[in-house]
Amino acid sequence: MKKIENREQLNNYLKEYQLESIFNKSLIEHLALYSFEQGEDICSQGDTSQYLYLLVKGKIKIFTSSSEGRKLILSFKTPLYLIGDIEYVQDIDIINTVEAVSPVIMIGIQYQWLKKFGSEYTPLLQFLLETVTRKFYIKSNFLSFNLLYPVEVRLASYLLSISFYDSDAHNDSGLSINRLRDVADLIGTSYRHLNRVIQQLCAEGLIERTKESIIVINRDALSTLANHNIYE
Amino acid sequence: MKKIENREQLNNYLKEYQLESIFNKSLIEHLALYSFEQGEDICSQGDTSQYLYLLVKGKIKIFTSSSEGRKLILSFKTPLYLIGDIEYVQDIDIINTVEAVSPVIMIGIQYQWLKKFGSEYTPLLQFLLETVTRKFYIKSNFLSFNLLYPVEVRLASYLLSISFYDSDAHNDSGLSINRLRDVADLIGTSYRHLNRVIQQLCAEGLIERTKESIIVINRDALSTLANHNIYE
DNA sequence: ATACAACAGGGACATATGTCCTTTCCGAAA
DNA sequence: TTTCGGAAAGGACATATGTCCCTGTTGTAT
Repeated sequence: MKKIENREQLNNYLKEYQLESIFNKSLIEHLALYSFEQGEDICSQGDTSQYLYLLVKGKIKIFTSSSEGRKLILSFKTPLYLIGDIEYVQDIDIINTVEAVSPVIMIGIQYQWLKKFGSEYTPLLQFLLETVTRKFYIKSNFLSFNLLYPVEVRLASYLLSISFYDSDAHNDSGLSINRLRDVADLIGTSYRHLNRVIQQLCAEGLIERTKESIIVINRDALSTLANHNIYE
Repeated sequence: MKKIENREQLNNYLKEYQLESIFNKSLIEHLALYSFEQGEDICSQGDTSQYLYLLVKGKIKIFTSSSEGRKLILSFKTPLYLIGDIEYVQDIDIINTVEAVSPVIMIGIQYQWLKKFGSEYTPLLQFLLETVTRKFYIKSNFLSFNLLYPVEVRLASYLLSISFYDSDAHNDSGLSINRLRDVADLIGTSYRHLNRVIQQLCAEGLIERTKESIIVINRDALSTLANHNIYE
């Protein structure tokens, strides 16, 4: 991580994401920009947490690992995204590892300044409350969905979600399709089994596999299989 | 659900749980007590949400159901516990079903009063933020744990958690052991498979099964099997 | 052109788990 | 005491999934 000494750039991000009203003057003075290289960890599970971060540029991957090395990707995120909120309020160690998937820029502020200047500042409290409740809702749906449905349904849902995005902004979706190991970690299965299910969906004519991508052929059937659920 | 017209009883609960400072005068005027019978639904998944509730007496069960009728129990809760917070802030329908496991008493307030008198009241915002972040942390750990570990590990963890409690307050734990169907729903497996795993743990000498309970024999081995994780 | 390493996909086998149905036991009612 | 219904447990079978390892392909270096 590298601190960016560029107050103007920081102010531009505050303006771009309309964050000026969330932080009061005393807080804004302690905001700073930080950059992370692709592949770098922003936070590591189990470490002491000290910063509240706001992702303002790039893409990150959030995941958790079990003591057996089993890895569960919780999500990929792009701006605007808040990191360290739960840890700040609960005063606990970092819950999940956050890794930069591309070069990343964050606005960061140390917890001590939040405690000093922010704990009774209504706009910040409202912003945190709104953000945390939305994350709660999305994450609990994601994890419940993974628990309640077989891999076939989860994969269908995932494929729908990325092809839905791809019709808008080409390949700026949650995950490039040719990193199937990440897809396996995201939907909570082994790489081997993911390939089985992909093969089966190809055999059923719902999707087609090319060298570097998977094409949705029968969107309606896939949607039915996915129970009309879409990964967010 | 039945409204309890007893202002003194309400004030007693506010005092008992030190809630008077969380709600301002205008909010307290709109608080009310409600009672629910055992087995009654307090909220139903998918319904419109209108009330923020605080559980002040009894025990509840929170669960979600899939469209195939698969049921996942998220937790059992006793006082003090907040319901409807995510739905209030996000303005969405009820996420999970909440059912009274025993006769239950709740403090309730309609969202309209919260919006009118509470959305800028710092103590309430702080209380909501603190509560929501704690729930987020506990629930995401619970669901991740269910996803990352096999049933054997999850059952071991569950048995440790209830026997840990039972050494304190007899049978006031999350679940009475002889409703194994609920245990199956809580740890996310079928009733059949749960019985297999119980049988196997008995054969290995870690637990012993009697007519109405399961006794932990080898607590250390169970703890090792559970990866030193305990269901909260 | 060749060699080697890394990556991707699949075979074989095993285990975990779900589904369906049967048997046994227990409690309540007649 | 007998009967019946419900609940609990397990047998049998099938499917879902994980693990391990092998084969083939591709890209890079010599």
